[in-house]
Amino acid sequence: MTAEPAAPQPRSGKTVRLPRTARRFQLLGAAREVFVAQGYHAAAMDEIAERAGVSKPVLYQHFPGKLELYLALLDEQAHSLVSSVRRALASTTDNHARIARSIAAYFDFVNDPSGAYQLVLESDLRSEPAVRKRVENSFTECVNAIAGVIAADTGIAPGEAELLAVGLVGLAETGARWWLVTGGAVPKERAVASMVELAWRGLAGYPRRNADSAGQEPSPGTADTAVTRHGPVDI
Amino acid sequence: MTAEPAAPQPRSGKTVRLPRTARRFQLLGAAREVFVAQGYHAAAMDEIAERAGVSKPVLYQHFPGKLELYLALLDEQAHSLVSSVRRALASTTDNHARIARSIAAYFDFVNDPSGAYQLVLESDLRSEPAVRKRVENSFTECVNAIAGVIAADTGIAPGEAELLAVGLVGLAETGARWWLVTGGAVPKERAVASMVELAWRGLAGYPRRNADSAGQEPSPGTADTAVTRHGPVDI
DNA sequence: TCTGGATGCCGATCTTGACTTCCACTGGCG
DNA sequence: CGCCAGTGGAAGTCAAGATCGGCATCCAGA
Repeated sequence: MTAEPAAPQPRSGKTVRLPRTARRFQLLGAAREVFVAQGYHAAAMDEIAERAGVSKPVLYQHFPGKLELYLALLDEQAHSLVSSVRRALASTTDNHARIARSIAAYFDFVNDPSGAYQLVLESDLRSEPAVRKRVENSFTECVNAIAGVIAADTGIAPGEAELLAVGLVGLAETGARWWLVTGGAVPKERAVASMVELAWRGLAGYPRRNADSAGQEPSPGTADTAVTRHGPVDI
Repeated sequence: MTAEPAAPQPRSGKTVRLPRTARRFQLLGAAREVFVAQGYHAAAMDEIAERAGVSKPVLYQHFPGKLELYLALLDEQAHSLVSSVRRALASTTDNHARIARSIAAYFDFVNDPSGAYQLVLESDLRSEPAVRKRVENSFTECVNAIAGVIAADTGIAPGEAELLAVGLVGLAETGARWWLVTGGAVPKERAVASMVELAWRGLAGYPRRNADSAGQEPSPGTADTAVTRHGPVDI
């Protein structure tokens, strides 16, 4: 999914000639590194070109400008996140597992070694309408996907389901980012399990349209058993 | 809390002379408007000065530079948010009310007509370490405040409580911002109540150290009654 | 193998926009 | 009446996005 430049800088004298497609792919990789490390504004086209081992005009032969280059990367990551969440929801009909896998999807998205999640979740440049539109769209699509499942499987009104989905996405997003900045102080599975527990307890309290016993919570046990009651979360 | 310039532009010929404190206060107000409307990068010192009805050198006599001006506003808002959350937690010992008021605090923070919440929650310029530090600090302080309450009132380990607090903050933050962009399609109280419901159900499942009945959830009713069972949320 | 065209690439430069500062002016105050 | 803090117009400085003309490299066809 993420373009990896063959070598950071083939600085040995001259630049090798590359076919157009390959060069574009490499430029995207270099741009991703710089944008992630510096943010949009601090990133310089000079540095992107240098990182790719080419000169600036080459960059402008592949992309009309800095913004378009950024948007290409943003689209790439936004689609990646949305499709991950959709896959998580479609991978099972067990709603607890759906939540667990969706939250895990956020953690995995954030955990990508390239750090490209920042383009979607921590973008500067929300002042730019095109960027704002894409960020909000990806968020909304995730919300709608989750809200759809909630509304379909419970008697909750669509508007209410949407609100809950927003809360869940916020929980997953923030939890994932927090877990990342702590640098793995707690294992990922543990953090995911906590978020799932928090989320599921909330969802489980609502009545289910198909009245099976899963929606009915027994009185809570001890803290330890409560946290691990559903067992470890598998991807 | 937010400085309101007496008039956007006292464009009547000459600028009135103001005592230093008042001038600074007015400059902060003008700067807040411009930074909120345009973001840090798109904002121009020219426009801030013009908005305040003074010339640029005056601006630089009160603030060393654009960054310091921005940081002053950022501090202002970050402290506002943190103290609101702290106040909400300290205003009662009823944990359900604590959650409700804390979440409401996020909604109120976001709902400020000045839109200054953007400085904390949607700042471009996270690439700047000073900014990142302040944003993360305010987040962490909110998390710690909530985690402290959780850990104190339950048997949950501090690390686990911190994770839950992160989830709650993310839920509140994202919910509030979502509610704002929808432009009041649903009433604020309704949105807050949904977030509270989602959050509380999760928290309520955990055992309470002081075993009073508030932590024990009865079996859920219908969707409508479930949402409003706790009654409307008062500030 | 030779050749003409096309493609890829670069050094150097232009241009813009925004932060910052210099110097003269003005109006109140001792 | 003279001082001076506050003020403004305008210029300085600089970083960074965008571009122009020319050189090098590769490939198809005779």
